[in-house]
Amino acid sequence: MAGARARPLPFDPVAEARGHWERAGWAEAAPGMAAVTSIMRAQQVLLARIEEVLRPHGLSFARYEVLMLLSFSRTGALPLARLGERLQVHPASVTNLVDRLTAAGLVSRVAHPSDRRATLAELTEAGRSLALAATADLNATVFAAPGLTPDGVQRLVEVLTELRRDAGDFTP
Amino acid sequence: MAGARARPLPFDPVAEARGHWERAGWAEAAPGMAAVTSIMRAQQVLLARIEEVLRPHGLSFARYEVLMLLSFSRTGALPLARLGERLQVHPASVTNLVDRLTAAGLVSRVAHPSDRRATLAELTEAGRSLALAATADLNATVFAAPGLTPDGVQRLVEVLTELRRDAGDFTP
DNA sequence: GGCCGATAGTCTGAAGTCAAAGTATTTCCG
DNA sequence: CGGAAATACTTTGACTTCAGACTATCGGCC
Repeated sequence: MAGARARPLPFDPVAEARGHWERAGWAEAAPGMAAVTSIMRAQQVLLARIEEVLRPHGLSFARYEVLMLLSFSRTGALPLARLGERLQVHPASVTNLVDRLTAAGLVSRVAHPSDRRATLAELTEAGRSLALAATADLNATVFAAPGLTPDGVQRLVEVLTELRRDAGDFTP
Repeated sequence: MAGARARPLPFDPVAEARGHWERAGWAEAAPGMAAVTSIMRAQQVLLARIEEVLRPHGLSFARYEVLMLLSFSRTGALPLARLGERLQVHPASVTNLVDRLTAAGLVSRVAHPSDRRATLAELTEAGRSLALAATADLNATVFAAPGLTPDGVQRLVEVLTELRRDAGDFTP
């Protein structure tokens, strides 16, 4: 899923797109287009950095997210449907993800105690320690220095929280 | 590629993750983690909205981006390698994308006038008018109202431009 | 008790992506 | 000039994702 470009572009593609939008007569949509495009490109750049750090651990970002979600849960186990809701992942993709994590010995399937429709994904010891190691790596290489000032980080989170709330990511 | 969740979560997943990070003793990485996670989730939400608007036009976001890039080029045609660089897409994916767009009659392959290694993707009339129609739709439904105040939009673009520059998306 | 709609998970097929290898062509440089 | 390295694109195979269909189970309601 990560992008493939190695070299930086010699100009800001977002600024260029905004200029095209304005010259095409779509000025009132240009700022929103620039915002959306900025998010898209920033996400690709960050995802590429993250996947690069996780690859030596044998994890993709999606698999890492599953491990972290389980490690923060009270019992280290969650129904597959909960994973899908939290991570914005299709049910069929959850099945596949848990299949792979199970094959890698990081997670095991456990019957739900009271609902025979449901299956729990439960973190193994190997899964828990791999999640810790990968997190230490990510914290050091990406999260501690995301390429912004502390003030910039705060403003970014504030604005994106507003956007996500309005877009229906969560209800306050 | 779009996410699959229909209903909003009853809490902000980014704020929750930040709390987990702080309680785990990773306080210095917590703000960066929150920023990165915010971008990831915002991207998924926006991509889902965009793909929903584009689906009736028979386009994915990636295909739409190709059409727009061609429509803004001087001659309406670009070498495939240019498309890949600009859109952060793997060369093999560009081949696949252009195959599909060609099959849909939106683009045609043309020999490069001077470099016999290269192939140009050239917008057809159908491709140009579809790009215009899809853009009108996107402008009205997503870009004109991305879920932020005008001030928020501006701050977002500013901060993300800084992040992208530092992360190597472009060189000023 | 028994039916009906909702929910949980899986399976299948289509689409898209990436890495690696292969072919053709161009460019650099001795 | 001529060969090595770089570049442009395609092909192949593995992996991931999604939509849609299917089975099993649960819960509410008559």
